[in-house]
Amino acid sequence: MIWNEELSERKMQILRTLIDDYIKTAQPIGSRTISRKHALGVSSATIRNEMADLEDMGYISQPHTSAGRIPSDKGYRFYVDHLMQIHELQHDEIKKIRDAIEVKINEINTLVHCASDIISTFTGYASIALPPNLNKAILKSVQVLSIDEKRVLVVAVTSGGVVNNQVVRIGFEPDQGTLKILSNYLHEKVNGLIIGRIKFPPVDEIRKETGAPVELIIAVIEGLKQCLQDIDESALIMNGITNLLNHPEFNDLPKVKEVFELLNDQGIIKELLNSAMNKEGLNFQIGSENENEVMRDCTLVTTVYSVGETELGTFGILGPTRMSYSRVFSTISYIRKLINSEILRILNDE
Amino acid sequence: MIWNEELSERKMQILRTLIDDYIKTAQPIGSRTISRKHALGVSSATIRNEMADLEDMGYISQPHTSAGRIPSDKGYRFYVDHLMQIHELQHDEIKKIRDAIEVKINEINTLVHCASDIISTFTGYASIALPPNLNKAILKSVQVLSIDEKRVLVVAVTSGGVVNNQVVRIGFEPDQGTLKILSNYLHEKVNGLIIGRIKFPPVDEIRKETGAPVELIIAVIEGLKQCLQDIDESALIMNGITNLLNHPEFNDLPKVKEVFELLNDQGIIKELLNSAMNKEGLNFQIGSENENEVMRDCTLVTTVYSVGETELGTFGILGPTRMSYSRVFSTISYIRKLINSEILRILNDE
DNA sequence: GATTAGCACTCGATTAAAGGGAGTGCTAAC
DNA sequence: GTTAGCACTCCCTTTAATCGAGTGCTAATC
Repeated sequence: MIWNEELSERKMQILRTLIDDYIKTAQPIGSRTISRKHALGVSSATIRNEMADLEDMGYISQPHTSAGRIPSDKGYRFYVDHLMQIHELQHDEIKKIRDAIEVKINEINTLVHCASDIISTFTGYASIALPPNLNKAILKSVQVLSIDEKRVLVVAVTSGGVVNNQVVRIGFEPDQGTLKILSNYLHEKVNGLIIGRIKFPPVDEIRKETGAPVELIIAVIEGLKQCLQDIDESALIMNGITNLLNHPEFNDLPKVKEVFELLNDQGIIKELLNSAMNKEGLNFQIGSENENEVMRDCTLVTTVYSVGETELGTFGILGPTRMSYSRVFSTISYIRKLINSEILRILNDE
Repeated sequence: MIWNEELSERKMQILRTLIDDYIKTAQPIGSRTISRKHALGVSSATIRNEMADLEDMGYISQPHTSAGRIPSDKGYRFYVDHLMQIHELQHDEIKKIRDAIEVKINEINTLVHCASDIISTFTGYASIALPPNLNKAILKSVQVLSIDEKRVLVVAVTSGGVVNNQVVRIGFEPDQGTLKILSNYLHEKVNGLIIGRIKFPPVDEIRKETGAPVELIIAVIEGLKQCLQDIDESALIMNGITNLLNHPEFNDLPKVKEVFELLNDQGIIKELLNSAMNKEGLNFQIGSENENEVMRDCTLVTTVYSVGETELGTFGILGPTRMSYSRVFSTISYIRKLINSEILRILNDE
């Protein structure tokens, strides 16, 4: 156990026991309960004194006089940083996760969806994720093909292996040859560029170079832009929101409403997840550490998935502050590792 | 007003007033309330007698002695079939809906998503929809194209205008010529067939005909099957589930949990929606008319969207039985019309 | 000085009783 | 057939009483 200048060994043990217990039972923990579970063999009165100290220091608090203690956000923070004991996942659990994710997924978007789903069912909390951010990625290939008399399909592939496509409609049947020329032209022009910085040539120039009709060019460029749209506009991935209802802290309808409405606001959630970018490892935002008032009783655990050094997106778990941190830690860590290696597999070390 | 052998004109007026009022207030309605709102000029005692009759006939009921009356499911049914007065949407409302849906959407799946979203925000209930059912559609075009060293994209277009695609991964870089040949071959083989009945030629035969490597053929066929997968496996569209929390009938947490869990079970919901297929116009399933016990306090309003004679999918609204039927009616009717015409526009009368 | 037993005290949670009020059904008069 | 009047019912809210888990403090003990 890590030594701390403020807390004695015993205080830390008490704090850990209390938090472990509270996470299990969701009930305030009294001194007697701790003294029983605590092999140290001190009486409840001693524990009481220690607990009074811990409360003074802000690690725990009382819902009201004559109730036991519950951890404060500061307490959880200390627990997460120093006290909690990580149990590795069981073999059968690992197998379950692998079976769910290591199916034949060949596209990163789908992979993240799938992972998000598994996270929520596996932990019993809500899972949220950002799809791969295209802005920093490199555009690898553009193709334009006709799908019927009036529509063409624009396909964009990024270096990160994300495949997006968009149907665009034009008022006439495009000539196959022209389409091919336009497709090649666009590919040559933007291939290899960082997506966020792509500037398309003026329509007029494209027309001159390719001989394609203006209407077609405008439509295709528009479709391509849609494919490459920034993360701000792409859909957020969410799973298992209703799981939250199974936890006693969400037995309060107004609160449920509040949180659900917050979750409906994609903008806010994306910002939350985005702020986790550039942070290494797992990022815990516990209770009041969240800026948003509505999240004061929630903890958001996030981490980044990436291909090599390039961060692609974020995923994480949302649950009550009284969350099974140790289990969340091992689950997220494992899935993060798995996602990253799956992405590499999809891209085949390219 | 339609004459009914069981109910006198006055009883119907009373029933209508009662239901209109109850839909607005969510409170049991007493005889005095009705006699005041009712210009007919009969006393509350008379209304009381009539109400006693209506209760005997099963149209209304009392939550308990000494409370007012609330409509029974039978009452709502009669209301929907005979009593409710449809108010056409206001011009500004119509404008709002058109603005939201008539954006440049060129693909039916996206259109349905968008419509579902508008329905839920516009009505304040939950919206659910089935994406276009491919099983009965005709496959119009198949294309296979390479997107990077190890992956190819399979694109399928149906006569209904739905475009699906799937990334498949193979262990080597495919030869462009071979890909083109395979693409053309598959297109020739399945183009024009009803999707549900497509049988692909044996791999061996394809290999002989196209000279493509077995691994590539297997992967592409698999991807194509994914594109054409049955509705059973395609994702359900849902929006505004949390809207339900705004209605007093969902002030009961166990019930909320129950309903939300039901909604999480895609299989059940799909079946519900599917059963609405082949029914003309708007289909109301009121309270206990729903087979599922959990839905006993909900009403599901569904309708079909189609291209010409071919039904593509279903969409609808889920809300409490005490739902604003008249508003739901006009909204859904209008959006249905709009979707159908938008689909035609996308397909441009083909 | 640290620990512990003992005990009065606090305060939420649960249960019980009482009062208020909305709405009914019935009866008798119109 | 309609209506005024009235006793009655039953939910809802408020108030009071009781219970009990857990605390803080004090004084004795190690």
